Amino acid sequence: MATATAENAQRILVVDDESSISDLISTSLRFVGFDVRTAANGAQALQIAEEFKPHAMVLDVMLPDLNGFEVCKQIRNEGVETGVLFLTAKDGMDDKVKGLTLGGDDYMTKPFSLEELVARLRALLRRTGVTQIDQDEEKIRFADLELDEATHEVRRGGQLLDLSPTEFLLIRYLLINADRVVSKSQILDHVWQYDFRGDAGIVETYISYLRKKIDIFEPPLIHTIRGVGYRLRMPPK
Amino acid sequence: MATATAENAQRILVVDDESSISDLISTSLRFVGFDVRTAANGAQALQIAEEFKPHAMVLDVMLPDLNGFEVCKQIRNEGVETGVLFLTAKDGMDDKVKGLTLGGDDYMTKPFSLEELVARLRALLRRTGVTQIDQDEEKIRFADLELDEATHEVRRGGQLLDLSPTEFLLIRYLLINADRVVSKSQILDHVWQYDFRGDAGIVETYISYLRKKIDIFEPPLIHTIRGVGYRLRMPPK
DNA sequence: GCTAATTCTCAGCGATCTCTCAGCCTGTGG
DNA sequence: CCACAGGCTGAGAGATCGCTGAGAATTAGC
Repeated sequence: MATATAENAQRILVVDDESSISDLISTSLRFVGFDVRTAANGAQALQIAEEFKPHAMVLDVMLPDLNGFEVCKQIRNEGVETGVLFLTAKDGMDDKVKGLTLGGDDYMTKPFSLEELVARLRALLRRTGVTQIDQDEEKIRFADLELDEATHEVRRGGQLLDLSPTEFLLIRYLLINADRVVSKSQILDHVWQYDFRGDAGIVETYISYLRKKIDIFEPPLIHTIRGVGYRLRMPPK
Repeated sequence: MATATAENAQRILVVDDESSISDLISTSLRFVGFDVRTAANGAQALQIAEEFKPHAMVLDVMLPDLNGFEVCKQIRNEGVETGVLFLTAKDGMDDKVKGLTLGGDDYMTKPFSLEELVARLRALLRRTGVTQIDQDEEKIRFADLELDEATHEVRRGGQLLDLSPTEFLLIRYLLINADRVVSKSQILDHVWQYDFRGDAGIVETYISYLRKKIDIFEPPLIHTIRGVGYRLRMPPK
């Protein structure tokens, strides 16, 4: 389920001049199994791309030297086949990005949730056909729970559940980390926008919502580990 | 979903001196399965065409050296049988193009929507008879919805619907992605002209139009996934 | 050039969703 | 058995999202 081992992991190049952002992203990506490098500006990105040959890049449009599009173009000119996920500030600039997303690339506006970043990156890799042997289904399963990325459907025991966007992100995060304990702050970091400054109590609220939707079925799958966090698991027989 | 494999893919030569445009086009065409080369001017186009022998070309009328018509003529003189889709700027010049496109060629004015470009290119290949073994059903179907590429007719339950051009492109895009969620920005990118700089709200408006035309029938097929986008689907079992 | 069709903007209104908060429940350690 | 921290949940205010009608702007057809 967790993606690939180090040697056949997909290579991602993250380019952003704010180190807080690129750290955040690269840590998350490594955590879910990608092989990650970072660059802080366009020149560096070009240099690294040449030998690293990333399968995909996460690329800030606003860079101190070259802009993101230039970087992208030059790297492709060097024959590196790579999908690109552009990052842009909320305001304007959309049109330019828009144009470039057509070929299968994608873009997100800052701030974003890490869960979504990972989801989009995976979708992008799938689209650009760089995926490993398994271009297998876009479904994540655990017990009788099933989440379909393409249709955004979540089912338990075959029965369709009606989830809000945040609920969807949360259950996806839990599913990805099925059987592992995730802390509330991990959840906050991944499911909520990274600059969310609110109370961690909101996680409890949403866990509660989820339980009412998915754990009305037996057996319950969402378990609380007091003082630590939550864990998706089958009850010990 | 992705169409042909590399070796029997149809070959398209894209000729435009603005690299942003030719990048846009070539990436999109590759994405839908064509084998693409690009050229930035007439001389280069001739040179590439000689050995690449494209099944069709996307050809800007305005080139720095030769004009598009010249290029077209010379390539055909060399015995390469190729359909041509001319690109022209909005202003004037239309009639000239019109006259010269009689042989089954086609033309579009910039800016255009990529969905339309692909559709026209396919139609052109079909006309010029270069189509492969052709798994190519000219109709796209979903439930009792049926879209005919050749005649541009859309029917629901056999009944002909009267759609405007944009409505047609939109339902077509939804049909191609039947059952998958497509976001408003994806829709905007594919259905609207590439330089459209307006609000994504227009998508909502057109979805509303479409619903009034196709979802007055039961069951409704166009579903909203709040916070995500739209999806064509049969109501859950 | 005029008319009709089409595209696009905008604003109001529900409906839904997000997030806060307060009070209650539960497990834990003394 | 008590005290307490951590967790659960219902209620509700406010924000957001999506739908739609009306009409202005643009385009196409005659």
